[in-house]
Amino acid sequence: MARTRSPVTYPEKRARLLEVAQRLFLKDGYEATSMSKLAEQASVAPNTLYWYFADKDALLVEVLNATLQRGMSEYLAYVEEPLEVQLGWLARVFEELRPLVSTVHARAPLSAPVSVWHANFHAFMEAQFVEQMRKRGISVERARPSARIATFVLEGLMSHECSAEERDTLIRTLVNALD
Amino acid sequence: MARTRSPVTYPEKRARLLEVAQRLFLKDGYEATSMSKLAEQASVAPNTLYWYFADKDALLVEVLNATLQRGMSEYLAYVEEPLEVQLGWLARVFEELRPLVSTVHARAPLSAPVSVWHANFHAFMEAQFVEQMRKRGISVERARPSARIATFVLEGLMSHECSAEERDTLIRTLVNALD
DNA sequence: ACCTGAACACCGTTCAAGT
DNA sequence: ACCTGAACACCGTTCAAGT
Repeated sequence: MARTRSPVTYPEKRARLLEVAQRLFLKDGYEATSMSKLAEQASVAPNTLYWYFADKDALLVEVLNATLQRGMSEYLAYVEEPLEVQLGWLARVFEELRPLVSTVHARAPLSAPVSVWHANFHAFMEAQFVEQMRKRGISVERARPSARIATFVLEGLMSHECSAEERDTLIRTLVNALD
Repeated sequence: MARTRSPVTYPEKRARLLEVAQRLFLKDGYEATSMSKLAEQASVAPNTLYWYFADKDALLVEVLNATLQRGMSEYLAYVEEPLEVQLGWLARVFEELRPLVSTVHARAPLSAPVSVWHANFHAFMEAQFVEQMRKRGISVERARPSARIATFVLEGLMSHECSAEERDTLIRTLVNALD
């Protein structure tokens, strides 16, 4: 049977399933979104998902990548702004990732792909901060611990409920303290 | 039947079950420890646990409280030490809580008791730091954001693998930055 | 190649029944 | 009062069977 003539191609359907997963994971959380519920929302049988994705963690990693990439592509426009503006903007962008932060930490020890993604996320964020501080004349050795602190605080902001003013105050304090 | 003559009293058995839970939760993690496995280790039927604890989250909260309380009682001896020593010591104590940090964040939205415990933990930690900074002559308004940053970094240290030197460098940088 | 119904081994929890 | 065997409604995942 000529499956290439199917009204929906494989990558198209895969993308559609990913969209549904992204929506439900970010809205209800990973744990609260069962594969069955996800399948139902996508109008397929639960096991159909396993034709497109290895397992639920693979789905998680793809959702994380898609969201992060979307955020980072916008982030590049802010590279010339002061560190305070950058951090505030990152915190706001990653706000939508909030429901998945604790999930990543919980799943990382149980899933190699999630663990790799998590390590890469930290390395990437720290590298960004180190680069920004280096540009402002701080040596790499002195910048690295500060970059890790900034990443931890960013992660803290991501994983805890926090008003906009609190967030801005925190970031201002952090930036003042670090330079 | 005179149950009070039972060889093991209710609170004794409850404490024993809690010990088993503490051991398994801290060793294997909350998610990896099923109620059945826990029951097996304690040599009772799985549903017996529900006679002593409302549900699995209640067991988690009790384990958290026991571990935290043990840590904090030791902490009081360090109250006169410099902030750097204090923080380092806290980070080392809470190292054993590492496997449960992400669990607390993951369960908090789904369990009111866990959510309350988490809120109390943050409030308590921040109050400690604010008090320490106040003692060192920093106003409360200026201390609060710094205390929150310190708490976030502490939580970051708790939830991520980190060598002892890295941890000490981080804490030194943080303390230098905040005062 | 793509999709499904049925089944598997688990999970936390409940309930009726025992002592 | 304390404990259990059996059952419930779920979960993520697999497999044989369909087209």
